[in-house]
Amino acid sequence: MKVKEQEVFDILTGKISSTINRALLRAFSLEDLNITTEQWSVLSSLWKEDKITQQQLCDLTRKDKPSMTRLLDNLQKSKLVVRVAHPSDRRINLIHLTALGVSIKDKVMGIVSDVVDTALSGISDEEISISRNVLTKIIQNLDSINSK
Amino acid sequence: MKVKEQEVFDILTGKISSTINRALLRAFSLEDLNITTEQWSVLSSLWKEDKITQQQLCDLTRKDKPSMTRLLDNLQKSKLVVRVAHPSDRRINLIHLTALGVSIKDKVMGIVSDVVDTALSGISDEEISISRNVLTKIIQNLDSINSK
DNA sequence: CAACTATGGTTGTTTAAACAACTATGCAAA
DNA sequence: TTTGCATAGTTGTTTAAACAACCATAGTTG
Repeated sequence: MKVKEQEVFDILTGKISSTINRALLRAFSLEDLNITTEQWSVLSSLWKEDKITQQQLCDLTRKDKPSMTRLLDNLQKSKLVVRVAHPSDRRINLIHLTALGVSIKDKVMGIVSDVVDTALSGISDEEISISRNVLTKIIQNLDSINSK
Repeated sequence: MKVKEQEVFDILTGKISSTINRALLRAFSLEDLNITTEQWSVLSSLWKEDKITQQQLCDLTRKDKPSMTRLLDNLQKSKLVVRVAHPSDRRINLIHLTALGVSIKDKVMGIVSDVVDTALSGISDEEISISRNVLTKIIQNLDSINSK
């Protein structure tokens, strides 16, 4: 492994995501929002499309079923979503945003936007674009292993 | 927030690191290595410099003190490291690799190298270089918030 | 020397990841 | 219709993150 690659990898593995995670968590907390970044990613999917199944949320957020079960347990405790039985297929829960879950959308998105702006400040559109492509490619490359 | 930025952020937040995490965990497991990626990052630091303090390991791996305490608890259970009292400063534990901890180095590094090669296949050196710089910049940008 | 502060580390609590094992429901083929 | 398989979701266990609160030791200052 080249030195360069080692460095990229060090950064990708944990450091970047934990740094972003910390920044977002603190930003939420400062604005008295009691949600985690994981919960935010679920809410974010629901704000785009509401009333979908847990499995769909798993796919959208790349989380496994047990993780989703527990995330939704916590979101339900916080009154942000409810599980609603599917009318005809009794295996399925449809996840509905509550009024509260809908109401915090703008505030949350504003906070995320601010953190992103801070994170990406001083970085050109082209650099961002290249990085996005590289990260997407890495995910594809690794998914071929992970799904074996 | 621009659409582009949203996408980058989606990727950075969790998806990349959990994908890499999964790939590495499985690769270790396939080779009968009972270590996690977090434990690997600690071992990796120790392979570069042995007999350092817990606090130094925190700084090198960007983890907080409680996380390091527990990581070392587990590494010690697995007989990969030992805590050794500092000769003159009784507050300090020096973390020593055991013979076992030293012995798995080459195997582990080989596995990591393979996963990295897979992850980065089809990506040019220049793209990697740009991405590395972008990610480093993001960490710096966010550290200025996080340390406030 | 006593009080204060800084440093190194541990413990408690909550949230979440991975994986395995499980229940319940639906569907399809014999 | 019953057997078998696939799908949807839950539960248990281990590891680890964040943060707050804590203890012990060291160094500094009055």
